[in-house]
Amino acid sequence: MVRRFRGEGVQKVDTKGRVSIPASYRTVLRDGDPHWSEGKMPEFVIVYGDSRRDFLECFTVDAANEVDERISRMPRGSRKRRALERLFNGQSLSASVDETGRIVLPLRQRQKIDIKDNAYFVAMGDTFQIWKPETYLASEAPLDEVLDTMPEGADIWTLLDDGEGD
Amino acid sequence: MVRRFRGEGVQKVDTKGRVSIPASYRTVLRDGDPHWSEGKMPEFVIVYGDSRRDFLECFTVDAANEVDERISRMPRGSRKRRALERLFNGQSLSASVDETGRIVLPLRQRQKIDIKDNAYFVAMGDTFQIWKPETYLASEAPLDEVLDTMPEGADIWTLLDDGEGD
DNA sequence: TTGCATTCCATGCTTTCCCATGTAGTATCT
DNA sequence: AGATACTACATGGGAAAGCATGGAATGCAA
Repeated sequence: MVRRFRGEGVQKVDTKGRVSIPASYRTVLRDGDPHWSEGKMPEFVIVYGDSRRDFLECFTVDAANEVDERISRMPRGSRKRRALERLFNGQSLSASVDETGRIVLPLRQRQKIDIKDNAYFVAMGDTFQIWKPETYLASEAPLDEVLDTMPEGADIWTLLDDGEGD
Repeated sequence: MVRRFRGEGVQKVDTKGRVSIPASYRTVLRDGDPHWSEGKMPEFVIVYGDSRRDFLECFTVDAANEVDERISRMPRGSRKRRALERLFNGQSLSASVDETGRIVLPLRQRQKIDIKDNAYFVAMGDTFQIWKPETYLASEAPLDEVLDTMPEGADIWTLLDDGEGD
């Protein structure tokens, strides 16, 4: 098991689209980049997808390769495979962290998720996501219901045992 | 069965957020860290959660991996799974014990549970928790009720046999 | 040469690292 | 038994390194 992304928080985005990748994420990116070597900065893959996605999803090189491989095992020419190929190969770009720990988010991608001068980073295990802060908050609201409807003082980890559920 | 955390007590928190991990906890953390090797210090995972949580919950690496795995077996995209992912991946951080047996609690997490210069450590079996001392005392009060309603001189361990109950 | 992107430098702040000290508790010696 | 030496643990302080961020300078292409 490789190291996982953890933590969430806001980062500033400047007028040129530069954003600092949280330092703790950088070590995971480094470990997940087979080409990384002492002194260099890691690369990774950003999937932006179509208009239905309102966040950017970021994969380490290793994680991206794994996805590519799973796609390549699907029936050639099937609709599902083609959809995934378009998303993962077409609607994605690769980024490389610079010496100061930042990447540049191209204007197009910033506009796509409507980011102006703040970006919200959220760890999701073997990937992390970049959101417009307001959008993220809104998207999480439904989850609060899950917690709010739990009995007072109940342990959230009991959710682990619930199996199915919604 | 792995070794379990035992005991509770106060530790000082200095201005930089440094806290000594009780020595007895450290050996459990070490045993629960698959990457640990002679001479290195163990790592572990701190879950801080959202505003509803007023304590920090600490997992050995092994315990954290188990939770991750159970989450990954839940239906992808379900609300419960997403709530857990946000909690366990997003609202957590990994910490590593230094040579003097301490970790650094980042300012954000200290403020979240309103810790100033004392932290209360409580063992909870395969996890342990970090509380603001006053908050912990307050949260304990309800438990005293359980004891108060037991017959005079009753053996507390009879609770073990009660099965369900609340 | 105007607009955009890539490099290079600058800075305030946080975190890490290294070393120092006090205090128990235990072991050792006489 | 009493005194001394050791060791483990909890804690503190200062210096050095790292991080997030901003701005200027340089390269390049339409």
